[in-house]
Amino acid sequence: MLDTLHIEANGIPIYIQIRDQILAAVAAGALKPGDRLPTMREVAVALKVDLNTVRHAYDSAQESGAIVLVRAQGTYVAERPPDVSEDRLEKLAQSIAVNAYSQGVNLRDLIDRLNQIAAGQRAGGGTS
Amino acid sequence: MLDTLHIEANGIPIYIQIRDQILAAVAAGALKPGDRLPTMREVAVALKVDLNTVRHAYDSAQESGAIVLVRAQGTYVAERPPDVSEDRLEKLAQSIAVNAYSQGVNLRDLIDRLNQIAAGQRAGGGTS
DNA sequence: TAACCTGTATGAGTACAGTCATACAGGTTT
DNA sequence: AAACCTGTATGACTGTACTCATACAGGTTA
Repeated sequence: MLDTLHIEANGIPIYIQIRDQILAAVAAGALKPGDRLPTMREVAVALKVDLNTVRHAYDSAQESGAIVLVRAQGTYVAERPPDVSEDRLEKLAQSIAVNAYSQGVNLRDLIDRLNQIAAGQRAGGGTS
Repeated sequence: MLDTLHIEANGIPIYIQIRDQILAAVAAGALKPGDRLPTMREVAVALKVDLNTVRHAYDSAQESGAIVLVRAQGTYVAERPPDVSEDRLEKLAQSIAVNAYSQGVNLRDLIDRLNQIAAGQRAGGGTS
């Protein structure tokens, strides 16, 4: 795990990058239930970032239920981690729905557009 | 237009609220091409916000091509305003696609979820 | 041209997210 | 119990988004 971690200098917050890599590892099965994650300090040193930044990442990953922080012991992959990608999917979908609504964008129209993008197409025309 | 403008104390930035109401009015046809919008000052006074905040809103609306700011004269609905809702739809869809990709979320899965939400349903099951 | 209307520009103040240095506290191991 | 490992907590710094007060500049109209 430790050796696969990496951060980039794109605009994405460090703690998000770390968290996502953890979640991805869990989702991919590279980390299995009960596995111990590297300590926050190890990650902090390896990535040359602050301990609290790593903590932020771990906290965020814990909120999703994927890992469990145990004081004085370490951090472990949850015994029954939720389907991580499913979880992210749900959150994303919810936020999208809310966002679309608040912008007055019709959800079904949005879905149509997304379908086009997923199909690698671009539709020509405005209907209005 | 002026009398329909309003702002709420939800977390949404004031300039976003104003901009969205302008775009909505244009999209709905309440404001037609060539129509003159209330001056920034009028809006500022009516909503009791700063002139620059209104300017921010107008600027943002102009960027989308819906309106045109004319120095010393006023602000007008563009002669050929883009399909505003279509435009927002497009931007939303693009950002969603990018976002999903960076999170490793499969776009088609996301679309499925959105379809469920649009249908007012909630799917049952964790597969894990 | 002078007064008055428009949008434009500059600088300051506030709030918040992200990151960091440093210190605290709870289990393990000797 | 002492040393050492873990995660936890507190406070400060920085950058950025948002809002505001105030001043500037370009057309219109009397």
